[in-house]
Amino acid sequence: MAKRARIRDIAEHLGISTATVSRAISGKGYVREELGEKIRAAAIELNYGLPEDFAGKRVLLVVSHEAMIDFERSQFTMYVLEGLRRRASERGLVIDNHAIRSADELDGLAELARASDLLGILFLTVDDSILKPARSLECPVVLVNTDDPEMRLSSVTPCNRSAAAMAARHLTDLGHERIAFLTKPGRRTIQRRLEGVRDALGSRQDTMIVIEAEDWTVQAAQAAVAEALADDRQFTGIVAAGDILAAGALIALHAAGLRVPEDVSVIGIDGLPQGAYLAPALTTVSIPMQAIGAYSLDMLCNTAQLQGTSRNFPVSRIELACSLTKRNSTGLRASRVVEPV
Amino acid sequence: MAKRARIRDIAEHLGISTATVSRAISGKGYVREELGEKIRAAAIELNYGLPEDFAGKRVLLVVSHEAMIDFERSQFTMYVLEGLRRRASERGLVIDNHAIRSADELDGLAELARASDLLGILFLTVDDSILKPARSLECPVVLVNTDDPEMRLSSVTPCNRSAAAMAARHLTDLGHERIAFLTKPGRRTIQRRLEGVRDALGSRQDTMIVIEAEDWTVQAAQAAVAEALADDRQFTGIVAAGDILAAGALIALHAAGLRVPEDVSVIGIDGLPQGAYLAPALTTVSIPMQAIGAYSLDMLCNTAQLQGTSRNFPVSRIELACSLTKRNSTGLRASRVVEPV
DNA sequence: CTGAAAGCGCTAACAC
DNA sequence: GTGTTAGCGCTTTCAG
Repeated sequence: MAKRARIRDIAEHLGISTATVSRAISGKGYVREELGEKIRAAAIELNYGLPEDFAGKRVLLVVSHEAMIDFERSQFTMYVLEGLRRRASERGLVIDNHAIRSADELDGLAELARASDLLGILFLTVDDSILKPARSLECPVVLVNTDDPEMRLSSVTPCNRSAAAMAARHLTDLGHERIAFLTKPGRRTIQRRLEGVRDALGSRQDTMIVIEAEDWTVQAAQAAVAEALADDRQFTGIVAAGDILAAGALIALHAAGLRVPEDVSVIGIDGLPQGAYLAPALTTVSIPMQAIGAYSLDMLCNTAQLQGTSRNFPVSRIELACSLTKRNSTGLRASRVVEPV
Repeated sequence: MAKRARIRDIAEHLGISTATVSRAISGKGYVREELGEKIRAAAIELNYGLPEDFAGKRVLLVVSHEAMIDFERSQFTMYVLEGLRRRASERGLVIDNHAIRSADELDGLAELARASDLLGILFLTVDDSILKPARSLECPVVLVNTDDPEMRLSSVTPCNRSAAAMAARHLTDLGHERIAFLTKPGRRTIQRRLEGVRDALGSRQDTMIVIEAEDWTVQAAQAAVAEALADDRQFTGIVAAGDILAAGALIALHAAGLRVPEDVSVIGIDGLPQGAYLAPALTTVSIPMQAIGAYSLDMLCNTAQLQGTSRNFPVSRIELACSLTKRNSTGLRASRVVEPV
């Protein structure tokens, strides 16, 4: 493990004095703007100024077996992992992977949790059955992309509810009044997205229809939307609970001879990069996936740092904001006039 | 403003060397256990080792006029303030109070926000009308005890939803099946508590009844519960959306000749200290009020620290866990047999 | 285990 | 603006 970067390393790297670097980074005192930029860039590149060092400590990353083998469903997970890994390498932490098939397999964890070089355990996108065993672990624990409804474990998640609200509001701002929520019910995460759509629709939510796919796949979503169209259900905009479902919706609409966005607008949630290559390019609400990974490590470190201290780090839940990625699948409600039923 | 405590101050204070203090605090190297304790105690007492210092900077605390003048409604707010003030003094920050009556009065704030000695602005328990002007402020902003549904402003709140779920689950664990949620609809906070009760009740939520008080006062709650009893609405447990409402429920039940907890159990949410002096002492879900105040200052500092830096602090929402304070107003469902309607 | 002293990383003061 | 240098606060080393 390379030593942590010092202010002097940056100075030598750029052939300038440490004082200048100090000024540039702290923002106090005069530094030429251009030089300051260069210094800050180098500081980031060299991983300067990271918090407490836990270098060499291990972090156990528990993922459900299911989340790893099913690539289509797990792309989201992969991006979270990417952010997690990057932050881990910045902090000099070692990530130990540990895939589990079911809650039973957690038994061995209690022992591992006591290892002295273990910083803590991260549970990534696991389901509720592991909450109970996880709560009784003796080391710091953080849930990533799930939360504990009883708030006995800390967690880092996107703000699913406001992400979905943002998606729905985008459509209503474009004049859409009859909105379909395309989903595959299941995890709490998805339930929160439904709540978000309801929040945004407010009093108009009785005009909302819910289209349920059989599975979290493009094919299932396509089938569900095709069926909704065949049943002549009325909507001019679709909020899909995930980009993958949105992709299915695009296909079904195209097959039915409907144009996107002229006839129907479609917006996804997740912000997977391939959305940009769909036809039309998918408007979506992007979740800061790498940031979620990075933050969960930070939270684990904070918890570990205060553990044993008089003031413990309280159990807390942190939700990160999402942002609208406007592409071409949404537009003003216009052509496809919908009659009230 | 006294200078921040240094390791040397602690050493002199105890008449020992700085090296020993260093070892005791970092936990590396040998220090006599007893001496180590003494050193750590002194460190806390002298406020040693607080994060970055913003000593002397001002924090603008905006509270709604309403929240300050109505003592009964604002006790909660006062405790949050207490935690806020304590942390501010630890960090050497100056809190400037600024009461507003309505969103219009925010106009002047834009100017104040640019003052160079201003660290940022905290909005405490304000209502949604101020969100819009607050979002366009140029300085770091954190909402305390409210959140931004659009997630454009960071916030620190209790986890109202899981707090309410915890309250309801406490009753169901005691065998209660017909539960009344006593509330005064209004702020989003309270809506979340309703959702929490629903979460906990799950499939049984159709047996839940909602009792709405006219106002967030003991009297209004008392009247509402009295009316529910007169209407012969069936319940053996009451989850009150706030301790103040719970106090009203206790009075109404007593007046109707019902015993608590033998006939009806009552649980509050908030954890106001006077709950202990009600008859019977109120079981409640305690919200870490001081911690909320302290954390919001921390979040403001984090945001301020990274502002202007290449990596901005992302907009995030932090929710703190609540805990059950078991007193005497809840018990096993027993005496008061309720027939299905 | 503890203290003295050397060393490290950063900032502040000052010169140009 | 930038480098030199002094100085501060903390940790590490080493002797006892």
